[in-house]
Amino acid sequence: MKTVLMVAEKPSLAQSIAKILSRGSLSSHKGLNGACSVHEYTGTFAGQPVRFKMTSVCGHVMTLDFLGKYNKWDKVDPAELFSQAPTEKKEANPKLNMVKFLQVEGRGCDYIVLWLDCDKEGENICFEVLDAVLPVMNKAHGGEKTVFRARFSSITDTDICNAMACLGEPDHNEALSVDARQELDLRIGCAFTRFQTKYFQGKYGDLDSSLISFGPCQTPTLGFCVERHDKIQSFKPETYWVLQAKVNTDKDRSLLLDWDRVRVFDREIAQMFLNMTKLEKEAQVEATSRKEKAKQRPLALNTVEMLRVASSSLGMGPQHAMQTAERLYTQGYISYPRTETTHYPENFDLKGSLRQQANHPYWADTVKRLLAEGINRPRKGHDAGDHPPITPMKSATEAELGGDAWRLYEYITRHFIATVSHDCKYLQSTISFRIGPELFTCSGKTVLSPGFTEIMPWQSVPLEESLPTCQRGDTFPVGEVKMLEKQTSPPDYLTEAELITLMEKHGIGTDASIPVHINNICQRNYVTVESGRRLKPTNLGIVLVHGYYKIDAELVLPTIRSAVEKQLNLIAQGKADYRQVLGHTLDVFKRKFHYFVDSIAGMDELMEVSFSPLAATGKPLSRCGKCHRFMKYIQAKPSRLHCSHCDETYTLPQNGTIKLYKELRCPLDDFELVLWSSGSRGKSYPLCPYCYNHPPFRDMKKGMGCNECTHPSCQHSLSMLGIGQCVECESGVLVLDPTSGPKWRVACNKCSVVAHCFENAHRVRVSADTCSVCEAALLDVDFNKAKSPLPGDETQHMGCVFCDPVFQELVELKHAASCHPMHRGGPGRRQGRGRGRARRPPGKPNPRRPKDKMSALAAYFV
DNA sequence: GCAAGGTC
Repeated sequence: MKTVLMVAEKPSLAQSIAKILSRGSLSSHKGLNGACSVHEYTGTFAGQPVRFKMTSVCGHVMTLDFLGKYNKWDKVDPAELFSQAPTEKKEANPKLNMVKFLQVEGRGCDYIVLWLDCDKEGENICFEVLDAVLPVMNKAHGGEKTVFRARFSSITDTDICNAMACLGEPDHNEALSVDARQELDLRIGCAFTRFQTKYFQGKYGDLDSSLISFGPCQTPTLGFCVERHDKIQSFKPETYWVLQAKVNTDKDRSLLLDWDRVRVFDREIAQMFLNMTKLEKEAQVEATSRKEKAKQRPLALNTVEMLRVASSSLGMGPQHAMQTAERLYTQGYISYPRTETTHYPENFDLKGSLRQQANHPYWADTVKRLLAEGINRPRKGHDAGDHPPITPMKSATEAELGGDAWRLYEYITRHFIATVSHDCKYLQSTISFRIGPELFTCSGKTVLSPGFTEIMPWQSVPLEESLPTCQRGDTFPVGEVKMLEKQTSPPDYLTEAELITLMEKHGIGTDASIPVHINNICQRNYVTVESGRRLKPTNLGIVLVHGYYKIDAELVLPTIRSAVEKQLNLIAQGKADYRQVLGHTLDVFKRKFHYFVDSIAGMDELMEVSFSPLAATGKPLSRCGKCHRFMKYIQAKPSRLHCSHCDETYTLPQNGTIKLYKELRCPLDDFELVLWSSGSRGKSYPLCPYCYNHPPFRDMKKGMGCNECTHPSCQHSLSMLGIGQCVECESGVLVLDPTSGPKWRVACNKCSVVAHCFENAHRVRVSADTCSVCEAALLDVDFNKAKSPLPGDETQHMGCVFCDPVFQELVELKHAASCHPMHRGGPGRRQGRGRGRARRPPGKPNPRRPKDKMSALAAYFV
């Protein structure tokens, strides 16, 4: 029997489609990557009985990157990234082993049906799948077609079955347009980002961002926030005047009337109108009207609307809201949360979904009434052909979900119920009055039936006092007419919800990527989230955007994305050649890039105002080995040392504190050592600022401290302080932390393992001798007489931390003796490899090392 | 270390 491989874009879709096509009789198993499942069933295909294997990928299989050597920032001129630097496709998520998985499942299959999402990205993934799978599939005989594309616009029985009945072919042009987008985004984004980052980081010390990034989506996103900031800054309040009239409708009731002219900006004119009206005793009714109006029930919920409400009403950022929604989805509480669609599919079981909520403690009454009286037809929304709108899938309580998950679930459910409720109906009454020559109006709303606002009370029409019944020609006594002086007020910072709307309107990002872009501009320190989730640009964000405006405004305008997309669409429609469009667009941006580089002084002028040059930043910390003057420690990210005399900058490890290390110097370059320490585990090690940036030995890499230095005789080096191989990781060595006393510590120089030992010893030294059993370096430990825990009033002892019985009580490694990795029989120091470099030869596991004991041992360290 | 787009 022949086999048909079918591939969807994500595991959840593979399952739903397989269920539909197999009519529920299928067998499923997990794939080798643990993320994707394979659903098998039998049926007919091309007029013959076949076995179907339905599985999925997880989004893109491949991602685009530069060849490795072009990822070295110091060695590559960013301008090269526009054309010279070659790119390669890499697996998008190596952990998922997607290519291998597809090949295992695809081997020996005869046909393939591609069920990827029906958009350009999906078309592109089709070809990623084919690249992986075609080489291992059975070859077609006699030109028989073996590759098919299913096109569907919703995940419903009819749509899926129709798609299966009229299979087409994947569209190469659409896929190519995505290839072009990927390459453009990569080359343009990386070139600008690297150039800006290197240029400004080399000049300013207080930028407070380790990356000055640029991108066709994130930069316009930031642009929106700064645009609002500029409006606020340039806002000049204007004074205006308003007439306000009161009429008495009853003995002790009065109505406040709004002036039909609303406001005037000239005081004298306002005064003139006031003079003309204030002597009038009576207000005459000119007209009355009563109109029944409706406030529409909401459209079915899509991602972007959910994110807007989450931000504006629930105070949850888009990234957090998406994570919460995804959890609710994987736990079966809501439907798939990434969709653009606001229209329920024809066969959507609205009543069934509603019935699930009929006993919910919060909204049972509303739901039961809707079910009894009949639900309202949802409004016609937009069908993007991706997934149904976001709806609850089962009932859940506050106690069950808790916190933000509950609040989001509650909103989604109330929104769903609202979509099948009736519109809110109210009566709008208006009365217009004439006082002298001037017209005034007053209006009021009365709710006729609350409709959906019952389940969404925050949307309800506010209660207002009802208006008196009257008709044209009636008169009321004027209570008072007064003139109010007011001022126009500036707009406030952009809310996240407004930003999402702007991004959606200008086609910046997608439902899935909008939260990522917003998160990016926060993390890069371009904007901060203020109360009410308003986005306030930082100095850095403002300077960047103003700089682009000055040099080349197109770089920050929202049209930058849409202009490129227009070109890409030509590729997708087969109207333009992929190579030509790519080449042309790259050429345009390459010119822009060179112009930007040449004009960077324009942006720099703005930077100078807000930021301080490296030499003026930070505080003197340690001496430079070249000029022996103090270098300044710049704490702002990325933390580094700067020698203003030599004009050199030395990066330091991030996320920790840096101190001078006893004015000790590196024997290789005379730089003063600094001590890095991390808060959480109390780990610390010395490092030489020069060696950290310029590794002194061939077996060392950039970013290594003295605890990884292979200097044979320096007292701070791994060679002198290393004890033995790490108990957890493969390549690490346990190194004595010479600064850790009196709570002495030994820490791995690669992983997070830390062990505490010899508390209160006043000196611990690593001896040149090694343990005869395990080859670890012996430790020489001195205690004060009063505090010595050693037997028989001894104050000094030398032994192996792993094997010595005296040390067993004093080291948290006390169980280590019989199963320390040193027993594995690897070459030790005797073989001349240097202490701590001892490694187990590959493929020679030690039979004496029981696995469970190793994990028990590991527990002591972490 | 960089983009944006999928998705877990």
